[in-house]
Amino acid sequence: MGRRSLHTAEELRELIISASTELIQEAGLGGLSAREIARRINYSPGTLYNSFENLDDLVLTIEGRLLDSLLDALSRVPKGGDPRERVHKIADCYLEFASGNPKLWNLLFEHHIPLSRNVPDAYRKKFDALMGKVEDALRPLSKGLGADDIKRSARVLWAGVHGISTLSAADKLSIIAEGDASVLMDDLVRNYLHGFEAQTLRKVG
Amino acid sequence: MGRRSLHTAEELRELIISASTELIQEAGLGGLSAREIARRINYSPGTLYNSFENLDDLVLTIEGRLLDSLLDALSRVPKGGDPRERVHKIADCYLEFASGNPKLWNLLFEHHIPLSRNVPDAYRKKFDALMGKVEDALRPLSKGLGADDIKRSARVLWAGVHGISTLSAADKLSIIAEGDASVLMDDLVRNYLHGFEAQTLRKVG
DNA sequence: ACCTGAACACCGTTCAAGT
DNA sequence: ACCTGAACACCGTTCAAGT
Repeated sequence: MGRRSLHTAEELRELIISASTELIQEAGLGGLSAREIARRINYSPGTLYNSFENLDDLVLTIEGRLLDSLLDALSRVPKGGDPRERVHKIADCYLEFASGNPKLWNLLFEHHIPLSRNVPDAYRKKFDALMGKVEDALRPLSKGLGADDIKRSARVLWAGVHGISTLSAADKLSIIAEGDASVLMDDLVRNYLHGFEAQTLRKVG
Repeated sequence: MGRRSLHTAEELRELIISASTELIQEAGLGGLSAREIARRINYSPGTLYNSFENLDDLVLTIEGRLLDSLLDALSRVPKGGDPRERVHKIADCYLEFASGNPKLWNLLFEHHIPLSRNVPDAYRKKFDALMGKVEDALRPLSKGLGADDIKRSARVLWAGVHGISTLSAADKLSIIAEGDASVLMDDLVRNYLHGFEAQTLRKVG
């Protein structure tokens, strides 16, 4: 056997990524296996290790792309208009994204990297960019609050939105009925913003 | 070899559960394996299958106990006093519980049961009981609101609290710095309750 | 009745050998 | 240089055989 060069290194890398993404979409992280990926792309298992360090490395790559496309989706939420409305839109965008690719989205929280390997810097940067979007949406509502307050509120809202979409996707603790997620999301954002804006007034007055 | 009867069926069951719990606390769900459990309790792997249907069944049992002890902890939050304060206390209790047993707590969300097996009814009941605790805490603040409104808000708060503790435990998207969780939790509950109580006034007025 | 240990069908990862 | 396939050390689960 030996070399075949049916694909360039880049092509092979993409081939692996897309086969893996499909596998995850079908059956979650548990459905992913090096041997099954190899089977689907017609290479031997060992070949994967020319393109990626190991499965964790591959999964981190897929997760990075996922964060990129969420950032992309959030960037498409139109600016201007009622600022309150805009925060709602951003929350909805997140929810749509998460529930549109449930298995893939779950990956971000199911997949734990070994303690030895540290989280790539690129990863953290993507995340800061996402958080920045939320902060931008909050800023128009925050007269008198400092950057810290906005940062904190962005994180709280993010966590809340995340909690709702995670729980609605969870197969066990189905606290949240299927269609309910967007109702709960709306309730969270509305009530939280109420307190957020009141906090504004307290600090200013 | 054959029968040994060093332990009764119940003793063996408990032995398996506690060895498994330790394994999970050490290395998470990924650290759990039938063979390793057997090694630790000095039985052969096959023996586990006399006590449990399979590993999923075992894990669900552990998860059930975990929910029981959270319910227990929540029940110990003193009644009476300032109702707002009490909601904060309940949130703190949840956070303490989750961050006190991070690996074990994560289990609830890492572990997906196969689609074939449906969630045991007991499981759902435990969860309703937990949610009831939150509803009880909200009720004193909810004059004029219906049972539906309280239910919804309990779920939203739960999801928010859950989101914060999950994200603070996540090894990747470390949006939430180590000690920050309780600050964010406080912010969430305070601002959300502000909107919740305003909603009360809107409906009543 | 209870438990073992071999067996079966899987894993991730490495690496000598082949082209 | 690239790829294979065997090898190693693991899995979960089943089940005939033993006491």
